[in-house]
Amino acid sequence: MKYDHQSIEIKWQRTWEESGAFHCDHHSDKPKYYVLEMFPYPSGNIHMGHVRNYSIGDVVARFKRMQGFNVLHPMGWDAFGLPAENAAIKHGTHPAKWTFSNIDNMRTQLRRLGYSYDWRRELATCTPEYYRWEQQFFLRFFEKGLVYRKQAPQNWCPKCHTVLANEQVIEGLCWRCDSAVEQKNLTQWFLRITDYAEELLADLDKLEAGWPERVVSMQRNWIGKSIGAEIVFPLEGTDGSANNGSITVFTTRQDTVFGATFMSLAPEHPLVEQLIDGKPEAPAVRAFVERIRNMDRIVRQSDDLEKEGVFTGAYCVNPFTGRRMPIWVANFVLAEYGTGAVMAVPAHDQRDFEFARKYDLPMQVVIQPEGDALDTAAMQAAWTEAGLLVNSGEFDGLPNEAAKQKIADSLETSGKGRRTVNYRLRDWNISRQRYWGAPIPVVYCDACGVVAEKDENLPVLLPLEVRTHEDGRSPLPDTPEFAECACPKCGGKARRETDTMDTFVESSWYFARYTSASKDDGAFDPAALKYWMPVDQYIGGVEHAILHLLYSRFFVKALRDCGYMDLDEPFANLLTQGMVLKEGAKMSKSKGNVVDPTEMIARYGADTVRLFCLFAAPPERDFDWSDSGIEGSYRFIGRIWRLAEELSGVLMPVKACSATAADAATPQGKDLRNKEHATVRKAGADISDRFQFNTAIAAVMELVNALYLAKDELSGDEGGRKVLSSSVATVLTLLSPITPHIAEELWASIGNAGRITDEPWPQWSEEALARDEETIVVQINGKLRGRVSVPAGADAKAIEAAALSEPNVARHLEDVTVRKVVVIPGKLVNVVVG
RNA sequence: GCCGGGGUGGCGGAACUGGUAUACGCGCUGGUCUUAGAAGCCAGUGGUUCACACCGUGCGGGUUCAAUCCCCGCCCCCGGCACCA
Repeated sequence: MKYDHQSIEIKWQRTWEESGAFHCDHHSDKPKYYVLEMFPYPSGNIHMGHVRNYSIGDVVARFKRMQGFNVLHPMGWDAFGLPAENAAIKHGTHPAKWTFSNIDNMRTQLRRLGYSYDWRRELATCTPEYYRWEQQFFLRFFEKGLVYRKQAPQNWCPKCHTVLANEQVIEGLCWRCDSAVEQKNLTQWFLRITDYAEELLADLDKLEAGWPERVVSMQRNWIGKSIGAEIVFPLEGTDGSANNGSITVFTTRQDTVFGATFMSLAPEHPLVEQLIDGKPEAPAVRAFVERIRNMDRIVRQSDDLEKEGVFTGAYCVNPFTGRRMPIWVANFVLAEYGTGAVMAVPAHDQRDFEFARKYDLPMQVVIQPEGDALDTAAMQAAWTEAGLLVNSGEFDGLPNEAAKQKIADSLETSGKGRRTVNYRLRDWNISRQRYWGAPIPVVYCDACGVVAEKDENLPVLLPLEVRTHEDGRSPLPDTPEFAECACPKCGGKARRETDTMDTFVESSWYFARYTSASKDDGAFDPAALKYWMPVDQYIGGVEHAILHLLYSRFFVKALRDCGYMDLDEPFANLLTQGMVLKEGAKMSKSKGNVVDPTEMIARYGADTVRLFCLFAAPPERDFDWSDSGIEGSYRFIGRIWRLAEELSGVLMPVKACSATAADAATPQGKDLRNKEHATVRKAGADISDRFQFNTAIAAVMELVNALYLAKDELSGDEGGRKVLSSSVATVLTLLSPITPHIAEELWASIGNAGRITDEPWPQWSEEALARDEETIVVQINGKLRGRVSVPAGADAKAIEAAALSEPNVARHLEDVTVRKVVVIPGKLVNVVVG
């Protein structure tokens, strides 16, 4: 019979569906295992990246089920977001309609791949049943001060017509559309992720065991912790007295404070205007500040921008040396980092060094490398390495690391400053000036000000009847039925917040909602949440290393502190899969190198597509789609099909690894059974320990090759047939998580009663792996010269004797002196000659 | 500059704890089957060489009986962070 993948696959998909084969709940005696793949944005069609991601997840889910775990494996839709609005504008449809029709289409495509989801838990984040809980979280955050309003310059994407969080700006460009991001001053809602900076950083240590190192390191970089001190520099008054306010700086190098010879302020520093007031320098400073502020953000932040500054005419005083320090405004000082002011230590900081050379500012060496003497006149660059303190009063002679502590102590006892920690991480701006998102449950009342909605008024429904704007502007402010409302506090006339939430908010908690997706009187069922969380294995693209994965970690901690869950981290283990490329490049419509999964499934079937995605490369690595490669996978499936067909009169309905030593009486039978058990061992280890599906599949291919070579010899007698049947059963069982449809079909055609999906993972046995003879490699001076076969477990002496008498070895040993013989039983002999 | 990952046949990739380098697949070559082809099945396939043998895991050293693997010094590629004080 011909291998008709289409009808076979649809048949089994229907069978699994109708019997609820992959339904699960939290009332179970089995150990739980929660495997999750990052849910897709419903763009309309699945692409190969999804297929790879979800195929990896499905193997893990099915494998763990076979190993006896109670597996939660859900799927849903990250359904709010810009493309829906853009498509709606373009095609004159409604974002909701567009989204739900895409979801229907993609759900069909995923079902056609045979993934073992519990579809009862499916969720779409754009439904009120989902986002109402998000609005509830917002209210709890509001009560706790975890969400607040702030006016500040924000990242504005002119094309998307909305602001972006810092994490969503990649090298100055919008993460979504690559437009250059502009700065815009707006009042926005922020989540206090910085309150959790330390915990987010510290808990990365716990994740090191289960997360890829590079993701952990990317998050560490992003959080960007710097340990240092704040130091207060008093301003010098017009009369020279130090009583006219002060400038606070942040530094990690308080050990160099005696070398601070001038002060650098960011152009945006709030003190600038006060310092120059009435001074002759004022016009020049104002012109400089204006020029810098108007610079393009990307140009301004580029590393080869020349250091420039202007003197303010004002001075402050070094609190340790009493030195009078001119205050400059400098283009390289960032207003948004630290305090926006830098104590300049030109002798020990490269930027300050260049700045001082350019403007002829004084330098003072305060750290001397051991056995050397720095001379400011001769220095070509700042000395930024370790050394001993000089010109630093009571701290002279201390190694600079020790001096950091001593000076920090001194700051604190003298009140000149304090130890402090600075983070690069900024609070998360969650306001978006777009329509297709979750409404922020807040109103603005003339009488009461900013008022949070009441719990009982949730959900604040996103109105579906709106008139969209051609330019992408949100229609919500122009929708009176939505924007005009009653104040929850005084009942008076009020205006609703018309910004919606960043869609990364929805994806920050969906994994927890799956544990009780249909619950309608609360966000989570506590028992289900406690049972299933955390996610044991999370799988997705590395492009979310910071964005989604950092937000989700923060959200879990915030929800924990609001009493929703008792959990510190959402994802115990993370697998970041590589991209699917074509001709070395990312697939894209503009390049015309897109491989359509639907087409591939139509031609080869879901099993072949799944198999190839897993076989082509280990999951972490990028892989290049190859047309001849998928042909190879299709050929392998055909090879199994033909094997079963050819042996149809021979094979018996038996379980994997069921042939006994007595069945395998002949040398061929013994070898095959041995190979069978070795394959089970290797495939199991490759999948469970390392997610190396490619080598697991390679091992099964070897077993199939061995079956082809042994089948004619073995089909002659009862024992041989039993060995063949057992090995075929093993092939099908091991492949069932990878190519489940053909595995089910052949399993049934051999006459087995149940489904292979419900089979346990086979057990290999030591006895079957044991060999009578083993091959020992013989080397002379580390070079391979021959092999000998010895009885299994032979002792070193016997192995050595056999090795030395091997003809080729013996030939090489003529006329040389044997100095030493290294024998590794079971492996090799190395004869050292000289 | 700092942090992380990587460099193995014509190609994708194996090699577990230092012990047969190149498993498995692709491609290629030959055989078989066929009137012929396709498909299938079988065999071969790192380089030099008739062979013996020699060379071979980015480069140069080192440790070891033995190094793709460990150590030292470099080169190149990919990703992240970066005038961050």
